[in-house]
Amino acid sequence: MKEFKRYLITSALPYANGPIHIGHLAGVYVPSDIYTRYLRMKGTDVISICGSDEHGVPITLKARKEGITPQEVVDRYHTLNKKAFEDFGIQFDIYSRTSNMIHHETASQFFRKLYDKKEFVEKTSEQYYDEEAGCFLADRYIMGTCPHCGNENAYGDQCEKCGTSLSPNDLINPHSTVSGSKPVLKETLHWYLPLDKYEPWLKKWILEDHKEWKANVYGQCKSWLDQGLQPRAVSRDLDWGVPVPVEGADGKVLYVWFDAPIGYISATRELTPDWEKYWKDKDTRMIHFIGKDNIVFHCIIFPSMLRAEGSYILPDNVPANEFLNLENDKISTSRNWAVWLHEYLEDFPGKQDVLRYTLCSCAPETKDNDFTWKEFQARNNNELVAILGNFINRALVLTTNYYGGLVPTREKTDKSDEDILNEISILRDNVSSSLDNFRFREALKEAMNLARLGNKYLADAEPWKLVKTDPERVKTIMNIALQITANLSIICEPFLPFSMKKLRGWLNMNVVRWNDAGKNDLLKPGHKINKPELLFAKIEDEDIERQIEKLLATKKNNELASAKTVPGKAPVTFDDFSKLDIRTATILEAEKVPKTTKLLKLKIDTGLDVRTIVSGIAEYYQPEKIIGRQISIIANLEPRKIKGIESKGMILMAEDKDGKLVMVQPENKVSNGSTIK
RNA sequence: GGCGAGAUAGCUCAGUUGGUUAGAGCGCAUGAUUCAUAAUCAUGAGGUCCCGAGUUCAAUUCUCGGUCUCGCUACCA
Repeated sequence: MKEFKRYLITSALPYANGPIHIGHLAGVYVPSDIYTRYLRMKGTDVISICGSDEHGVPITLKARKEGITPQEVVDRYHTLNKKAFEDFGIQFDIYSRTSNMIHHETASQFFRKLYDKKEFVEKTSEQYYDEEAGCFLADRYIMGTCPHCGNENAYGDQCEKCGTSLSPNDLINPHSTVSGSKPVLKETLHWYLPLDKYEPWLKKWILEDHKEWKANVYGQCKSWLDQGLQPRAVSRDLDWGVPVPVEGADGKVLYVWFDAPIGYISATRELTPDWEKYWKDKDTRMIHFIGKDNIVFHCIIFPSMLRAEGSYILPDNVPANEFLNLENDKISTSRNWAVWLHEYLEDFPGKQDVLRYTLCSCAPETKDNDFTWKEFQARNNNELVAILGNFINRALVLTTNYYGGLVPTREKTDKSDEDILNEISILRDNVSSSLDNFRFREALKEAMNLARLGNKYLADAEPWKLVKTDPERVKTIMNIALQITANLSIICEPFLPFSMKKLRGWLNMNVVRWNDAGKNDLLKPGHKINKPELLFAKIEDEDIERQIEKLLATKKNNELASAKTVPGKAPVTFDDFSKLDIRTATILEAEKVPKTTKLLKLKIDTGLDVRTIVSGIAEYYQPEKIIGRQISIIANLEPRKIKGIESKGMILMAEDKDGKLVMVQPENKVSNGSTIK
């Protein structure tokens, strides 16, 4: 592999509309912190960059909902998350934020350079506009009645009641959430990054030159590249974000996906005047730590931007992780299904390393993984306490008892001693090579093997027996046990920094260079060690039960919330009602619409005629089983093309709490075309 | 529906460029031990390597088809 002079580590910028949870940590921040600490210990020139991603529509919506400014929203979460990271021992060289001046400046310059190089394509399109408020409306700013479930508070991009994704013109009675007026379509100009133009070199750069990327990353990139890339809008009509630095672009800001990754650059500029050597020197190795949802941005889009700009280096690897589940269910901020970092730090004070250890052990490196509190407890009690903590305690207590805390001499070693001492450097190399390949679970296991080795060595050598018959031999044994302990304090440092610092305090040791690991004389004879305490404490069942109860309560709340009936609608006149032509009809033919999951194409006899209706019920009804069924339809709904098929009317379905659709049928068979009133 | 990733012991995962008894950690069982936080050490039980077909002397591994999970994407009047 190429030798690099320095490293630039970036960790995905967390979105500042919620707190950090264990999914973020296991996927991104714990691995990136372990990796960075390891490199630092090796004396590598490395900087670790992160910060809050503070732009985008969801933040403006949250602000609106709470009646505060977007800046207040991001201030809250930026402060909370920055502190949580610090308290958790994630050592960023800088934790910046994209609402900073320096970021606005950097992102503007970046845009301007691409603009001047004519890298963008300009396009006008029609977007919804609020004439009263005088601004364009993001899809999220438009609300109306969901055509799917009748929820009157559906957003222009999605109905949160039934989960259906929508576009603003799907909504019945759309209105602007800004002024309440009805939005109108209006032309607007935007700039696009022509990703299609970069496709050939992206193909070579990723598919040929980076075959070493993880399978999930490589596969996802290949999937995108094979499907063909489309130009992507880099600007949008919004007032929260980095203004487009072009004349006449008032009311337009950079799209958040464009401005966020530039945040890595601005943060580096904020950190050091020397930032360019990290971003523009070919001898710098840039690594992006992200979750799988971010793969396309960091592997395809951001590199295209950097390449278009021309003076920047590209990421050398993007070790994206999959997702972490919690107690067999997807982590979800909106459903409050998560273990929040700031709450963990309160509930388990001083136990940062336990969570770091557990999350590294169950990091979703190759596939989604599950975090359970039982496993958390087991990892702590059976591994940290029983294997690592116990060995260290044995070694230190024996040293205190036998030698008053002075490291004994090692005069004569036998074969088993030599084997053990050799094994230390082998394990160090194993940990190194696992970390070099972003295999964090494996690295941690190898590090723990050193503690296992120590336990076995003591069990085999039995100094507590020999002390009565051969005290000279015991000195050698304890010297070696202490060398293992000292090595542990280095090799485990990237994973368990809080505990290892404590340990080095007891050992009176201040070396933390990676290359010192493997040495067999880290503690010299006569060196004084301090009285040790316990490194890890058992976690009791009550502590775990409390956490599980907390989650059960969340689950219960969520069930209650979803069990609520859809709120009633505003009254309508009888006249309005009678405009609807609701009738019975019989299904004559049914077939699945090709290349869809939910759609059935139905031929039905309405009594008036025989017509085609396309309906999204394929998940609940098999076509051959519904032929001959009598159903109810709205016969005079405006026809609409779905997947190229003209659908004339709509089948009435009852939707259950869980979203399941059930046909509304007459109790007894009636003639087709009977009106329903 | 299209694409990608995954499926191996009770749990979390390695691994096999196709080769004889498929590995580790945790859990479990038995024994040893008592320096240590009832910790440790040894031994053992436990596997249709998702299913089916094909290629091959030989398939958990390669090919094709299918099932399930996750993600991206299309779609729901």
